[in-house]
Amino acid sequence: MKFSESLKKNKDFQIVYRQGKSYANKYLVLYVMKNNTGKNRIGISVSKKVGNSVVRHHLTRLIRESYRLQEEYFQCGYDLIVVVRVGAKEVTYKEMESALIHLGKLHKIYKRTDL
RNA sequence: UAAGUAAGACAGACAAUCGCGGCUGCAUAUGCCGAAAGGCCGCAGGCGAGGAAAGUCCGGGCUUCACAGGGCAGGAUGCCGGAUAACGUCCGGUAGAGGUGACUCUAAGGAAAGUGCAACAGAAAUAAACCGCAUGUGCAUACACAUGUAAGGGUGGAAAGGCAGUGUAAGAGACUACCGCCUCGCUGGUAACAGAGAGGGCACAUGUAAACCCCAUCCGAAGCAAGACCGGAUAAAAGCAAUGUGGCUGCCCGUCACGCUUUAGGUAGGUCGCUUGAGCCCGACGGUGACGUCAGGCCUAGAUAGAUGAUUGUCCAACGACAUAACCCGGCUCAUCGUCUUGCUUAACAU
Repeated sequence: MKFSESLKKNKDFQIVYRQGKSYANKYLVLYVMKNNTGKNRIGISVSKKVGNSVVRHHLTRLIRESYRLQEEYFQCGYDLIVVVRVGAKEVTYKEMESALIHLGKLHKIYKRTDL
């Protein structure tokens, strides 16, 4: 991804959970925190409660794909964590994408204007 | 054709666009890092999850640790023979059970080594006389008592071999035939076992070993987060320098920061382990078969927070189940939308 890296360390996740702001909708929870690097780092978390390995992988791919296609509209310099809620188990790509954009707007880091 | 039975194959297909992870090649002219080699980035090509990748239930390889030899404890397995690296797996048999049949199922050693348990019912549960049958006595059918008796009744999962006859007061392996059981050798078979025969007259007498237990065989422990190598930081030792070096600052004062090298040690991190293997495909030969031998061909994911997805179009049996490699193999078990192929069985019809 052009402007982004993935969030890897458990330590980083803990910091964002503790210090970041969060908004949620039916399918997702989004934690956001400034990281002062000029790049975004995104982490995706899917609990075992949501489903088995196949389901969880599929959901992370949907989120990563949504984020990739919308990447240029997100402001840089943030750590993002997307947590998938149990309700998102059988969601389609379109629904996932709109859920992500909705949360981006709530955090005021999604700045596409032509929609 | 239908129903069944056994074995096997596939696991939506194709195209376009965007995207991801290794590999190979090209570029390193430009951008970033580096002393350089090169790496990142870039371009092109090719490769990229499953039949169960799952559960982690067995077995093995591999790694580290332990280990003179023996025993106990503990665990696993349990008809016989074979296959295999090994197995609790597989193959072929035997015995028993089920099915008209193809075929399927079986935790299938020992209950005369010992201990334990057997509810309720029933007279009695490892030990026998409740009813009954018969004889005797009470004058005497009824009735009562005594004795004999396990054929019949009833209870139970199980009641002292079964069934028929002889016999008897009534009965009883008391005796006899057949069957079963036990013992003995014989024949066939590597064996489990089978067959025919002789003898015993039937016990220590039921069941339970997925109760303890006995017998035979096998088992050292932990696991790739195994383990090997490189290695900032921090603390340690030795040597060297001890009025030293650097910044503010060109010099002095002042002030701030810091010893240097080597050796072990091994944290963060990195590299290897990591995919060429009891490998896959095809053929020949040996074997009833599991499988083995030989010849030819092939290289087929290797991530490290973890790569296969999205959109659109066409087609179908029409919205496609279950389910994601994580060191690697051999199995087992459980989950699963469906589609197809082959052998065999039964029934009906036709010839």
